[in-house]
Amino acid sequence: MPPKRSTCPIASTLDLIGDRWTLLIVRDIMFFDKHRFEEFLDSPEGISTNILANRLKLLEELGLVTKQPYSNHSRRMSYHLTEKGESLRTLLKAITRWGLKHLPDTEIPREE
Amino acid sequence: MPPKRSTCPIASTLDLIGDRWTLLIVRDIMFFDKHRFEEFLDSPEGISTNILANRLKLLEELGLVTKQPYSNHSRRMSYHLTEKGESLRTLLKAITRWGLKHLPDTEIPREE
DNA sequence: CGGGATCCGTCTTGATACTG
DNA sequence: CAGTATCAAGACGGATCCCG
Repeated sequence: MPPKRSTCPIASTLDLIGDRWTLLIVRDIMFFDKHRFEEFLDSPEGISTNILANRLKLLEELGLVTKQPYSNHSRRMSYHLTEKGESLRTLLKAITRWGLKHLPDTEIPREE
Repeated sequence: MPPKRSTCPIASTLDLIGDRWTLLIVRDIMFFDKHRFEEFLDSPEGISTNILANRLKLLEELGLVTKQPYSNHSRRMSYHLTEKGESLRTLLKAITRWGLKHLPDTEIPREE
């Protein structure tokens, strides 16, 4: 919920994704091939269930993520990036590069 | 205050700057040549004084910003980016580009 | 007057327990 | 398994106060 609006692209972007969790979900989908609720919960940062549900809903509403049933007969849900969500890749990479360069104890996590 | 740590550069970076205000201050210094407390307050997003003071202190502690007296005989303070702070320019530009492309009502603000 | 610090009511966040 | 309900703790916004 943006308290105020400005037409600045930085401010507006931060209104949407400028929090501690949203981009981590995008990261999980984009780089770690995670797609289910439980997989997001498993990430080392330890998001809690209500925050995760809330952010997934927001990401859907923003058109960055789609939610589909895993298969016709399962109630398992599967979250994927839309094209608009994919467009955050450049941004995520810029963040990664900055972190790797300026924060001592960071590294590219290995595939599990 | 990072509640948890991980070695992921994205998560660690978001621990530092993943909020609605911090990068807006960096933006004001970097792109709008603002350097004083009152100038930051004037930005259209409307940060409040306690939040601004808090973020400036955090930015100092992170080594992204330095605080100096305006001149020897003035008590006016002047905030500037360190080299590490300047290194966020690429990131800020990536955010700007994403916002301009994907958020309808954004535009590069003109100089005042 | 500029640069904050403090206090307080409100809104948001998050951990945990619980449910279909 | 994928969430929702609950409730405490923290962050925020605004006003006011303070200090040089």
